[in-house]
Amino acid sequence: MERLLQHLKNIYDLNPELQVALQESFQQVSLSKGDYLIREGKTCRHLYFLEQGCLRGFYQVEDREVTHWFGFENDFVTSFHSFITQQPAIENIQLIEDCRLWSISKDRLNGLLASHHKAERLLRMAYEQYYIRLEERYVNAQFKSASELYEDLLDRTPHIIERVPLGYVAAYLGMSQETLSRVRSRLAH
Amino acid sequence: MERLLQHLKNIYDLNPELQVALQESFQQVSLSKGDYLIREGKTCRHLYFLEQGCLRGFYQVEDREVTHWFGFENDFVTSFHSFITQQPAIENIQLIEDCRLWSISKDRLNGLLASHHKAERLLRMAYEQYYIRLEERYVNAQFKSASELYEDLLDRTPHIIERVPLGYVAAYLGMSQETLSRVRSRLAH
DNA sequence: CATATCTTTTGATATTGGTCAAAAAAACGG
DNA sequence: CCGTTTTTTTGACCAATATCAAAAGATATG
Repeated sequence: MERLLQHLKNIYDLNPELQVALQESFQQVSLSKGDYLIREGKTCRHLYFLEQGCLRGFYQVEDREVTHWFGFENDFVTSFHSFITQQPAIENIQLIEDCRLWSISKDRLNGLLASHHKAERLLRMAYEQYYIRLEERYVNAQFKSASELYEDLLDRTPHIIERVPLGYVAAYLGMSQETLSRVRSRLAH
Repeated sequence: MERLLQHLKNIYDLNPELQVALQESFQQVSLSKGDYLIREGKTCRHLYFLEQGCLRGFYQVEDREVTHWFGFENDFVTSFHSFITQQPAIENIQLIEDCRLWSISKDRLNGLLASHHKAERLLRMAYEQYYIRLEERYVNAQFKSASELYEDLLDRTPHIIERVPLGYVAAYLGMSQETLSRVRSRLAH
C-alpha cells in the first residue's frame, strides 16, 4: 500500500486523516496473467491501483480484439466510461502479467470524496493528468505515420515494447501487426 | 451568466454561496471571428466558458494547420495542457464565429477550489465528462474508416458540419479535405 | 456588380498501410 | 530436450487515402 500512498503524495500532499481513511478503503487484489479484471457488458464498480504488473484494455470488434490501452505500475485502472457512468463496460481489461492491485468500490470512493475535500482535489488532479495524457496520445495517433508512431513509442514509453507482445502494441498504435513488423525491420537496417 | 450557472447545475447542484462566488469570479469577454483566444507559445492563464459562438483548436505542423477540436455553446475552453501545467501552449485557439465568453483566471479558480469543496467536486465531475468524451473520440478516430467517421459526425454532432468550414472538419476527422469531399459526394448520390 | 479571394470539388497519380498466406522464430509444456 | 503452440516476420497483392493540380462554386469587397 506504500506505493499507492506515495503515488498520491506525488499528485498532491496527503494529510494524516485522509491517509488513514485511504488505508481503510483500499483492498489488495492479486490476479494472474490472462485473468480478466473487467469484462465487456459488466458494470464496473471498482477503481484499481496497479502496484505491480501490466495489463491491457481492449475492444471486441466483430471477430477481433483491438487493444487500445496498457496499464503499468502506478496507474489507476478501470473502464472509466463504465465506472463514471455506471453503465455496462464496452471494453475488457485483461492481465498481461501477474498483477498486484489495490481496489476501492465506487461507493466507498464517493464516501471519501464527500468527507474529504482533499480527496476530491486529489481525484480532480489525477483526472487532469489523465486528460492531458489522453489528449497527447490522441493528437499523436491521429496525425502521425506508422513509423513516427513507433519511434515516438520507443522514445516516450519504451517499457511498452519490452513487456507487451507486438500484436497488442500494433493495435495500440492503430496499425496491423504486419505493418509494425515492417516498420521495425526498416528501422533496424 | 445564467447559461454558465445552468450548465454547472446540470453537472452537479450548486449551493447559493458558491453561486455568488462564481458570479464574482467570472468576467465577460467578447471577441470577433478570426480572433485568437490562445496562441502557441503563450502560457494559458484563463479558463473560458463559451456562452455563444464557436471556435477551433489547431496545431501548426510545419507549414500547415491541423484542427483537432471545436468548441460550441456550453463548452469550457482553454488549452488544457497549458492551463493545467502552466507551460507554454502548443496549440492555437481561434474563433470561427463571433463569441461571447466568460473567463476565470487560474489563481481565482484555485481560490474557489480551495474554499469550496463543491467547486472542487464540480470541476472533478466536469473532467470526468471531458475524459469520457475524449476517450470515445479517440477510439472512434483510430479504428474507423473515413466514411464511417463522417457518418458518425453526421449522427452525433451534426452542428459541426453546419457551422464549420469543411477544411477544418476534414483535419478534425484526420483526413484530407479532398477525401472528405469525396466521402460526401459518394454519400449524396 | 465585377473582381478578387476563399472554399469546395474533381481528376490523375502516388503512397501508405491492409489483407491473406506461409515461413521463421520464439516460448511453452511434458 | 522435443514436439506443439504462439508470436513475429516476410512476400505478393490490393484498397484506401494522400498529394498535386486545376476547375468550379461561393463569399466578400471596393
